[in-house]
Amino acid sequence: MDALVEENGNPGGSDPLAAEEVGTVTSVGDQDSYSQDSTTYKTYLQVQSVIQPNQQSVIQTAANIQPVQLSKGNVILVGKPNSVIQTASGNIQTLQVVETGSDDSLSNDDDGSTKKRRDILTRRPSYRKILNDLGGGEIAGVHFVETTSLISHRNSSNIHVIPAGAIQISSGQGDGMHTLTMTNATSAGGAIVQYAQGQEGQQFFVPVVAQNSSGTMQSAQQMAEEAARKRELRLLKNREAARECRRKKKEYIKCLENRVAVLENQNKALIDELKSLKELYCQQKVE
DNA sequence: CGGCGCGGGCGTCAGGCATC
DNA sequence: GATGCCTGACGCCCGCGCCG
Repeated sequence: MDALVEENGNPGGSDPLAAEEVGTVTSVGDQDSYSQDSTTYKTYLQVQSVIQPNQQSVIQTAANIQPVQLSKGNVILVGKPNSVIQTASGNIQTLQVVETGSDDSLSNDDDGSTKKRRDILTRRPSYRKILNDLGGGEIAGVHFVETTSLISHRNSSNIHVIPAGAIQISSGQGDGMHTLTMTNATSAGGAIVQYAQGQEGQQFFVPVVAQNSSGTMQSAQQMAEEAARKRELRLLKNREAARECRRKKKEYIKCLENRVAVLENQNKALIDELKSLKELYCQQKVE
């Protein structure tokens, strides 16, 4: 029973994020693609877990969260060998538990590595990293297309900006999708995009080849137009990023609330168990 | 019905951070 | 150092409920 450790003893105070900030010795997922801090959040968000470096810890799933799927080769790193990995359904998966007390990457033998380690432990990963991990790396590209649809509450057109340089315009009804491919759209001197109007009021970008007839000089007006287009593109990206950030933040807060519920239930169960054990002890003492 | 407060969402800016 | 991404902060707008 001592393996069930409440996470509230974090030194960071009442900050709900503090537990994650100190407990970064958990790693689930693709070790090649993510840093330790981000995978900590992945673990937390998928299975409602917190593992602190100096404690035996619990990984516990919430009722409405899918059990974590550990593919071959994934490792959970814990600081103490007797930690408990627990799921709501009672099914305990086979896991590889590795003691990390002597991990070179976490050792603090000099000031530089100490600072680096502290930075790793305390830096809060972005909501994008946290919540993109929810969908798994294999669908990252699809997820990006999904989440970059520019559905404004003031108009109904959809625009999909794809990292490879293609722009997709969807009708929203699934009856056709036009794709405009841009090459080197983001590199200096490459294609320039500008707004255009679709058939049903759709807004989209059209690549425009930079006009420097002899490849030497652009007029001031052209440069100003290019600057304006760049600004529009930057604003568009930032608009979408802000929307995505808000969405992920909301999702993250939901996950935190779920964890509160899980921990409250766990706390209540422990209190009940303690009470019954006390009663049993008192009875035996009287007899 | 109009005014008011509140909550939520959005766009934009600015600054930090990561990557090249 | 340049560039792009992420996110907190700010102001604005809109919808909703409440009150006189």
